[in-house]
Amino acid sequence: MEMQLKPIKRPRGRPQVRSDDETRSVLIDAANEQFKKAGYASTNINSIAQMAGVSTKTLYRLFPTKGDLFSEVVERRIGSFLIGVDEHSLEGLELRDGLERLLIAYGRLTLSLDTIAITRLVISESERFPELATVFFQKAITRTSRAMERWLSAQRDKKAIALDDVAIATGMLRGMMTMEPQRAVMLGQLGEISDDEIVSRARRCCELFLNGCANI
Amino acid sequence: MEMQLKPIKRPRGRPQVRSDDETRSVLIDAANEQFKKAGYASTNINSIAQMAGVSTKTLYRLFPTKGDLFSEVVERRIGSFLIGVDEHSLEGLELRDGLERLLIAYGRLTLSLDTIAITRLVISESERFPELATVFFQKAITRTSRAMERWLSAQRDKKAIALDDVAIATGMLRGMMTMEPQRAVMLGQLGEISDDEIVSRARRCCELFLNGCANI
DNA sequence: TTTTATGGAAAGTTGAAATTTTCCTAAATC
DNA sequence: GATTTAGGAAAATTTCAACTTTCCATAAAA
Repeated sequence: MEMQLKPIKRPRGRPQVRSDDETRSVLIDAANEQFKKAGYASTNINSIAQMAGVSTKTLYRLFPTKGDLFSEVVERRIGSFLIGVDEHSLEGLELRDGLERLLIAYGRLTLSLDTIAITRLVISESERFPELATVFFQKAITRTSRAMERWLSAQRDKKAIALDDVAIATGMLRGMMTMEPQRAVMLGQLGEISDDEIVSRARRCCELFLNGCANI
Repeated sequence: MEMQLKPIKRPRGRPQVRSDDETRSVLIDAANEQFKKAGYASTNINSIAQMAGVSTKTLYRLFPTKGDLFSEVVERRIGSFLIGVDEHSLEGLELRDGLERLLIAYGRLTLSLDTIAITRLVISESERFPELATVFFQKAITRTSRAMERWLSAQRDKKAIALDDVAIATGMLRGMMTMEPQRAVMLGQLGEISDDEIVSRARRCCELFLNGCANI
């Protein structure tokens, strides 16, 4: 067996300071910050380049248009949205405890400033970048929904709960948990939602979802 | 008693074709349509003037900047958001019927294409026009919330339901009813929500809210 | 040394829109 | 008629930001 030495045959001119991929990554980080703060239209390319410590010439070499940069930023962030519970870590739990865990994880994801900022961005630009809206919908919304649905279905199968349409119920559950605080933050009427608030909201939500509030 | 004739003492030059207020109103209607369709940045002043059948000169006389026009458009629309049920029309009803009515009215309001378009607009521009976001929050969101809260509180007082925090429960109820469909429309993943869907969602929502889904 | 390539700094270029101005005609009063 | 005012059409101006280009110092191979 003979190991092939990697050919260090350098090309003629001055070598790159770093790989294009690394530079792209630096740019995406800078762009992410700016877009999140100021939105698409108000962010300008020069400031992104400056923040990344790169010339606009280089930026344009790696991202031909502002729109390309924006898409990459958002898609990368969307890809990282994952609900922070393993499905099998819920397995041993009682109905109530499991649901609470699930809601806490979902709340932490959807109520983080970061997620809210990206969500706002996607909503704002869904006219200009409809494909992004679709990616967001499928990767961020539908995917986490499915995870919750699977768990609820399992509970239904073991007769712990009674639901005729799990998908709709899941949507309702999600709405209960996040709509109001998320929107308040999105509209700048509330700062960050604390973890305590998330936990206590999850608890109430769980209670209401499982038991309702009618005095029978 | 002597009626004062309104002094028709006309000023010197050519009279106005119509009052400035009327012209403003025509402009606002045209602008409303354009902003709703294309958003703030993509809408251009010339096309608004053209659609309103007015010169840009006149437009600028009445609305010094694009931002002023935008604010007036949105504020006027927000003012018209009213939940379509009289509180006393709910009075004679059973718990379940009353809640269902309330939810249907709330659903019709928040799931209309028009409301969704304005909501999206406000979210999109909340960075540039934070005062608008605040007005929206108070006039559109908080005001309809209060109406629902009052009704739920009344039900609690007559021991029909058990809730420790009515405000939070109201927020959850609202989220159940609208978050999911509203967001799908906002992201362009769903067209208009039909009235049948609204009604049936309201029914499910009511059921879940009142009774929960746990098999005790 | 000469050749080739990299990438920063900074000065263009371009295009789209907002905002202003000019010019002009109509409709009133004096 | 002379003077004044309203308001349209359209050209001019301004502004702003995306995108390009130029110029240059630097590093490495040949």
